[in-house]
Amino acid sequence: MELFDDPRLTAMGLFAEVYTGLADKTSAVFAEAGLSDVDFETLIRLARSPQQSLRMSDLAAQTSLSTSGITRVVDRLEREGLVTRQACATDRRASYAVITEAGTARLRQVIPRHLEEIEVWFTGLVPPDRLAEFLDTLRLIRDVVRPCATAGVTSRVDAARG
Amino acid sequence: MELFDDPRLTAMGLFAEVYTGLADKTSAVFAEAGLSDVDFETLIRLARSPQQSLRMSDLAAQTSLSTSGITRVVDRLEREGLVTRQACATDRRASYAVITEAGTARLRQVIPRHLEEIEVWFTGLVPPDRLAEFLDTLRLIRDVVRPCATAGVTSRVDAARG
DNA sequence: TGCGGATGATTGCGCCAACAACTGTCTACA
DNA sequence: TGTAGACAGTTGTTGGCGCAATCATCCGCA
Repeated sequence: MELFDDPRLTAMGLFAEVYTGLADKTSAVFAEAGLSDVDFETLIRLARSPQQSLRMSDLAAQTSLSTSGITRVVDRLEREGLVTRQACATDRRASYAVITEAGTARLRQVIPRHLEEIEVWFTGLVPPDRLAEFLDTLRLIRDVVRPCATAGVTSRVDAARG
Repeated sequence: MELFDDPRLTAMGLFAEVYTGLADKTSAVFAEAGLSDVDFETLIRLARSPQQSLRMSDLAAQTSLSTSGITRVVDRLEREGLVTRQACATDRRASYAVITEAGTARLRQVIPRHLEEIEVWFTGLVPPDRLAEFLDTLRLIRDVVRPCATAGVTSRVDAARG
């Protein structure tokens, strides 16, 4: 059946296979450090944000988890001391998740191994010029499929300024 | 913190964002037809296999779901009449999942819309020559991270011979 | 100032998938 | 031929996540 072997279908399937294959490798590294994929993504997004913190809903938007999902992720991470909740001074509905020292320490512990895995299974496999073009193509698609991937990037003082 | 902005990290993050962004688009199409992502992947893998069937464990290997996961997926699909279980003549432990007429009909119903989405959000965004190179790169990685993606591709008669 | 709708976060509920334990079957080897 | 261990598939249990409902708060507008 031709329809079932359409090149677009196989392209999409290939994409999925590669991504899930890579994710399997990296999540094994996270698991060694007692983190899930979601935990890691949450922590690193906090670490890279101004004041090492994000509003819960911005975290949700960035991770494409639901807000209820984020509530629970932060619950878990808070229980482990990797993250703290902080009330928002200007909006009493909102709260910030802030990564703690223990959180950044956990990241520093796990990232070197994570980078090794990425190198072995992804970036190191592809010649540099092709890798650059590959990433350009990814960015091209990203800008279309995920226009709001940068939710909450303005710092908290900027946001307070309005 | 330099470590948190390593280019390999951002490359991996970009990959993840693009994949999940695309998956969101396509799973909406599946949902309209009453299928989950997993349902669709299962059905199309069966449709493309010899005799439109695969052993449960081969299905598990191809989809990187656990065998118990496959059991339940096939349970659901069987309940909807899209798949049937068939005993294996040569190994009474094994059973085959076989896609039904209704199953292929469902695929034929959903694939055109699915292809449109892939075109709009992925293949249509990238100039043809760059797309070709992009896919080459994906294949390069795939062959390394997923060496056994072809579990069970030998047909049932071949398997019986061997 | 006061009110209605919008928004941020949390919680109850249900579904889905992994892990581990289990049953039945196969196979290698004595 | 008989047995031990491997293997295919299913089921009980557990934990994660999304959806919808809920509560508190904010904001636009009269």
